[in-house]
Amino acid sequence: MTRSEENDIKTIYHLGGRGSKSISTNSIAEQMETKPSSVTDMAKKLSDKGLVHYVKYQGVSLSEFGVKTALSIIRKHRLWEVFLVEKLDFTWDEVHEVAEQLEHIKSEKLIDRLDALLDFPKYDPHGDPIPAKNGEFQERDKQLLSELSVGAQGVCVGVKDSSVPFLKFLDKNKIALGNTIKVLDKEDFDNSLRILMEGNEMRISHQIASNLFVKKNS
Amino acid sequence: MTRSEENDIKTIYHLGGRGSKSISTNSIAEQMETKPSSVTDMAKKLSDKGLVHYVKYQGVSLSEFGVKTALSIIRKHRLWEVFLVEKLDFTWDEVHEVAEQLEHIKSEKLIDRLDALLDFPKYDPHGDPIPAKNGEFQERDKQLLSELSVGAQGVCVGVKDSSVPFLKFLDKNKIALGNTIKVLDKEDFDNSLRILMEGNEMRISHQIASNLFVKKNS
DNA sequence: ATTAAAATTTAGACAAAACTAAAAATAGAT
DNA sequence: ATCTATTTTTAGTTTTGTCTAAATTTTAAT
Ligand SMILES: [Mn+2]
Ligand SMILES: [Mn+2]
Ligand SMILES: [Mn+2]
Ligand SMILES: [Mn+2]
Repeated sequence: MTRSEENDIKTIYHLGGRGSKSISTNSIAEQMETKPSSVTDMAKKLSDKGLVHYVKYQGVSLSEFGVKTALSIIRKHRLWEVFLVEKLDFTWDEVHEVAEQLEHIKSEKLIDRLDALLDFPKYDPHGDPIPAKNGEFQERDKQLLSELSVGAQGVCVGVKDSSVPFLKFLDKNKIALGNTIKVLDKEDFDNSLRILMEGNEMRISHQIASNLFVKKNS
Repeated sequence: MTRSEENDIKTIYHLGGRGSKSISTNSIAEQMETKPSSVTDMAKKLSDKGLVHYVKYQGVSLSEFGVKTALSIIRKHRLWEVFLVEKLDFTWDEVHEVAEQLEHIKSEKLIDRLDALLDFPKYDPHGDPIPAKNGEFQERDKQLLSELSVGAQGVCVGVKDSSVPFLKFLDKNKIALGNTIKVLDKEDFDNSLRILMEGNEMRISHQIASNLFVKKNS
């Protein structure tokens, strides 16, 4: 697998292209910042290699083998992200770009040993689950903060938007994964929230609340 | 710099192509397991970019900028090798192949933090010096074991041949860097040596002795 | 100084991964 | 059901990195 092929497979996975769901070449192209015609070329190649199902004009979806491959790349990406944060003191907004490179390093031993060094982490710095060697992983029980009702309590466990600006915004406002949270009040007008974050009262916009995942206390 | 360009620069450095010494396209091709015509193409490109001096039919040598670039790649390669051995329990014969990939990862922060994580190592697992961020490094005072005279004592500090078979041979015979060594006797007939290695007497061939670096006790 | 052998470069080809512009198919609106 | 706008594919081009085969230059031997 070349780097381009791996990136393509990963993109299709992230856009949800498994099982019966097909992804349009256009949306893949948009996500990858490339042209639809390039995606068509790639679709043919990956189809020949048995990684995707491709029907002209109908989009692509991952084969079983394609899903396995995608998960192995995602596993590498997320383990490297954990490594960068835990061992090299990167901030969570700095890791993605470097992990995009590291995820393509070919060595099964390397990634398994890295997994062990990091003590077999279940989640990456953004709260996303890390697939095990066999591809298994369970999505955490979580919901968007914006979906919580007034009075509900929980813990921050992930971000939906993991762009650099959003992550930096969260840092600046002392919002971090693991923080406890309680919804005090909801403003009908703009859907902004008044919350208690680690005991500190603050007000956050709907845009923020709808990009922050929370695990509700049972 | 592309991966190919980086590999080319590194090869020229390892073949000694700096200062007034030019390297032939043929020897570069042989080292890189590619064809001389491909090297010629690359020489032109690298010359245009100011990394090498290239005169048709006269071979190539690194410019000052080329040397700096080569040292930065070698720095990365060797730091990753140390990481693999120290943190991921790779053996010294397993690291080179993976480091060949890792050396091309682009992130200054990554490599500087890795350096710190490893406690600023001076030598890689094969005893080769690791250039500092600014490119400076000093070659260790060392000589081939085969050059020691009878009665001389020292410590193993490096290998000249770092091929997998040689490294595995050394492991099998309990010869490791850091071991103390004393030359007991030299056989005129085949230049084999009788030595004391960490107190154990053993006999080693000239071929082995001429690929093992030793620091002589002063 | 010639000349043969070896080294090196040039010319032309190919594959991978991208692109643009044109053609074809699909989907949506009437 | 037709037509138009949008999506998608095709065809042809570009760049990078590689190759082979032919041409050229250098080197070394006579
Ligand atoms: Mn990421
Ligand atoms: Mn992540
Ligand atoms: Mn190495
Ligand atoms: Mn080494």
